Amino acid sequence: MASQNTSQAGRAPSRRRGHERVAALLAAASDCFVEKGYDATTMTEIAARAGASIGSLYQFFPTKESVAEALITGHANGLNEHMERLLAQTPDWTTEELADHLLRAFADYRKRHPAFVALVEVAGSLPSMLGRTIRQRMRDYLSQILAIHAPGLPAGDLRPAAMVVQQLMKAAVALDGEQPATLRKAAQNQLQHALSLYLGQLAARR
Amino acid sequence: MASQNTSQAGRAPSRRRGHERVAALLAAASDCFVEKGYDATTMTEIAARAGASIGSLYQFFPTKESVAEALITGHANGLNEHMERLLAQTPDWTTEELADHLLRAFADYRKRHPAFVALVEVAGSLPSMLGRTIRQRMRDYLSQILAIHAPGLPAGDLRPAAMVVQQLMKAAVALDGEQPATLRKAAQNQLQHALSLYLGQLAARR
DNA sequence: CTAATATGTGAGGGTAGCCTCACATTGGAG
DNA sequence: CTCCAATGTGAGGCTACCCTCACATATTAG
Repeated sequence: MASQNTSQAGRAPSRRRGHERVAALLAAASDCFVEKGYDATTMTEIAARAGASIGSLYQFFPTKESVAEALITGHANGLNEHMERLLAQTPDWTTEELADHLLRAFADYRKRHPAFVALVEVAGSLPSMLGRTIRQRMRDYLSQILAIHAPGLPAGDLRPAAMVVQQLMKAAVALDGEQPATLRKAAQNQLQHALSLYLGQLAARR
Repeated sequence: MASQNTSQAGRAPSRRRGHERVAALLAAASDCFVEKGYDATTMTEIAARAGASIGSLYQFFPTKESVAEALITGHANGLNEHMERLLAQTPDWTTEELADHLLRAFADYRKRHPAFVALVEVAGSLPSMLGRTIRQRMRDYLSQILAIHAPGLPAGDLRPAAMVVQQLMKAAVALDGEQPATLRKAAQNQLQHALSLYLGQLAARR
């Protein structure tokens, strides 16, 4: 009797049409979040932008937070794959190459998923601790990468170093929005150089 | 006839009581912004926290943005003085000392004005370009400091380097919120070391 | 074809926030 | 003391938003 309720919100799509709608809604939401931020985007605008009605949106996402969560978990998976690839190739790279891949490749990932940064920011103040989880996992990956690249580093120094690298990656993302382009590229090169110096110094320790 | 209107909002305080009210309102607003962020704090709560009525708040601040602006300009002046002091002492410092003062002293400033970071963030998307102005001025100061500390650096390299230093200072602020304390301090030390390496390399160029 | 379920719709209920307004109180000047 | 501008007050207008609901349409199963 209570097992199924036809007009319950938050159902997962089962038919083909539903999956398309969900995809369109998420894409629209992503655009909105990028342009106006989480707080300023409205459910009405998300629906309109996806060519759907407000009721259709609430059919699949019972709450505004649930929309953000869906986007974040999707991005989190993509980021994990990305870090997995970096980790696998770390043994083959010099210090300069590692610095380049950590900064540039990550910035590229963000450029392909523009909503990612904005969402991880708000995810910290969301009830679900998704934001913390993502940052924590990223830190774990960086620790592993550092352990490979700087084998002489004591285990206790890995996490602080990973935190520093994480902040430098965040800085690279921030620099990505700078204008004009020549200044931006110069600054990004400098940042990469700074990371190289730091990584090199870590690897030289024993 | 149109020169003065008694019940006009946004008037500056002239009597002693008014100045006290404004101070209390700004302090309350600062606390709210720190605890809940700009979007989530309400005018009603600001007034209540200051022990004033909502009408009294609107007497001095015609809009929510105007409250944020007042706080930001105040902080901006304090930050300018801070940078002025750093600039004056730069010639006396070694690379390590400069890195230490840039990171730690700035983090201390933020600890004494907790609302600063949160407000500069939102100031970027505010109509008045206060956020950009502050960041720009900070960048100017850093350029001057670098010009003193690394006299051999070509003028064209100053601004990109200043941007990198600025990002590292931002990173130091972000690390300030980390737990536990031992991990935080270790990471901050590492960040300072990274900055030292970078500054040293800049100063060694010719 | 028919029944059943998934999907689609948009008016509107409920709420909360920003800000106004008409009026009360205070305190200093003359 | 008297007057007037400065300051103080809070109910409420207005708006915008989140979300619900009763019902319509589409699609699949049998």
